[in-house]
Amino acid sequence: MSPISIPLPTEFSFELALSFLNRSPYELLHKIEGDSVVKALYVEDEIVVFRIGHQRNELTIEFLTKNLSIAIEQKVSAYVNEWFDLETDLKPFYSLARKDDLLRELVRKYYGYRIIGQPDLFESIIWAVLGQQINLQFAYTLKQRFVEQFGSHVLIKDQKYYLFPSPEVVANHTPNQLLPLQFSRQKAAYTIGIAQSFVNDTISKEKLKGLSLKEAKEELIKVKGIGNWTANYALMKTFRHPDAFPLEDAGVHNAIKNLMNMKSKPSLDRVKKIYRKYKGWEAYATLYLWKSL
DNA sequence: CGCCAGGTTAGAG
DNA sequence: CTCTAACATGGC
Repeated sequence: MSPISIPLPTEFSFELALSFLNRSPYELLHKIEGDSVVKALYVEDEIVVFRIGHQRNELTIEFLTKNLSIAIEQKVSAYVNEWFDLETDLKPFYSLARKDDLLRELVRKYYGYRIIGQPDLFESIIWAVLGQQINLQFAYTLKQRFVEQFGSHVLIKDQKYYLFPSPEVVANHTPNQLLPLQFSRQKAAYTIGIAQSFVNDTISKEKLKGLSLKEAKEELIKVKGIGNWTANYALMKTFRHPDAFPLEDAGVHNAIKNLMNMKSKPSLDRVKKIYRKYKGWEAYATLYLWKSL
């Protein structure tokens, strides 16, 4: 069983991808083992566990789950390609950023840093909701408890590999059952409501695929708990709309404030104006601004 | 103790 | 359409 390899674009840094994936010790949905990432994934109702490594100009995928069909291996390969955003040509963004005072230094320092996606729409929306109005560390704590309680896992050589909970499982609970995990009432209600919206097919990745940014955003915002910020976050991480732009994001505001030596955070109007320069690359501009924090 | 965090909603003006 | 209070709690 030889590993699969995926060719890499020039502007790609595996090290920066790893550092992003390794930013919280509470992350259960993948493990950093040495200089590789191990992840469990549902593919055609099977749980597949695989390791992503790096050598020269390619990523390698080695399967910890044995006896997989070629079709499944290829789906995992496609998943990794999508997850690490290997298809985007960053050259136009870099040439734009080199002319920009805010981004110039960041794209030099973090050359090859790409948006690690969240191909599972349910996961990306719930993760965004968990992160609403609290610090990231606590958001990771909430996610850890949530995944431990409602997600399944596989055991390989004494290591647990977790999968994000399905909407069906989550929808079978009440908001009150989330309170012991230290969800606020509001977050608990949003979480269950969003799970129900997936179960009754009010939202699905299938339905939103192919819609314009504006149309998809309008659909998402109909659901309680999803506002402009959350919708943009999901569109950035799941659908990879290059112009998804979380205007209200506190992290972006702080990054701009720091980089411009401002005394207080910029107004929303100011942020909008700054982002005009990044038209078509708003999502990537946001990634690098976040990285500056 | 105070302030803020990768916000959203409902209600008022 | 814009503005505001309430929500809720850990981290620093």
